[in-house]
Amino acid sequence: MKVSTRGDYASRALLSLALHANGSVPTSVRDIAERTALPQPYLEQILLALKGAGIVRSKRGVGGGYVLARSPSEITMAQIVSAVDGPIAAGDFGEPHQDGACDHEGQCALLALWSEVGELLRTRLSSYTLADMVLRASGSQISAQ
Amino acid sequence: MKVSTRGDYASRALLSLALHANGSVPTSVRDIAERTALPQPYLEQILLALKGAGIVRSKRGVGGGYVLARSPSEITMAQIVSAVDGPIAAGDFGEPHQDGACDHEGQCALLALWSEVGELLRTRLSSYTLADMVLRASGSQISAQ
DNA sequence: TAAAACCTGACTCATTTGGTAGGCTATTGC
DNA sequence: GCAATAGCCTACCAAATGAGTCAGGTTTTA
Repeated sequence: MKVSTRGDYASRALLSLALHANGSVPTSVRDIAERTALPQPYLEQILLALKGAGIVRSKRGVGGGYVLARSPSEITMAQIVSAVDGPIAAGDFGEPHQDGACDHEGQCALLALWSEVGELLRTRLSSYTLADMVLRASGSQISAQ
Repeated sequence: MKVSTRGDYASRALLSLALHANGSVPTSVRDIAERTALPQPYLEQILLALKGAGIVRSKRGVGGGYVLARSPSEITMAQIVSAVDGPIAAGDFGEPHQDGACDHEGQCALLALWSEVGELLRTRLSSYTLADMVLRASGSQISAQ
């Protein structure tokens, strides 16, 4: 699957939004970039992708910015990563062909393995929500919205 | 980590060696390429990397070729993949800094997550050996050449 | 001694990654 | 209604990676 910087940056940005959650008052890209020390124009693209995936909502104009579209406990790390880095998988060979034979020896067994590993990744990343990360990040303090 | 074609090809080649194990009679690259339908010159590089990692041994000259360096039950999928695709990790940001604080909010928590996921991958891929794959491969279908 | 096999390194060609630049459009405060 | 703010969109770019190919060694051994 390979989490690229996009996946990491997206997580950092959303985590920042969750940490400073303030009702439905949007946070500007500039503020997020400042708090996370990420390059602003790049972050803009990433937030756009997150918006496309329905993870975040935006408001334009003065006083605009981004807000989480759902509560942090309803946003999984898997959703974040796959929104910006594409589907979570171990590699991108096709699916194991079930119907009968493989083209070549052992191929099917390996495809099944890669597929299984991808599933494992997906499951694990789905088991963590943004809320969990907020807890981890702030240690003991709970900053719910 | 992203298993590239190299990881898949390396596995296919070694699986082929394991399936046609014949004492210590080496198999030539050409034969392996033929059986697995992989591009021969590319496969040559991959086998070289596997040799460098000590997974395979080679014999030169007429009648030369490659042999597994150990029994299939002592070769894990993690060893194969990391030999040709580099260390198994979820992404390549640094290690989580333990000693006190992160540079920016939440960063540490995320680094810890990526690291944990990488560990999960490594563990799972280490739990399968070539011998397991041989079983899987010959269990599901006829291994014709 | 020459064929079979391994080894080395450079080269290509396409795609992805990690950005930057710049203009457009919607919203709001005055 | 005008300008400032702030998101939106398109393009571009350089470097790295991925997936191979190719040419030319060197070593071994029948």
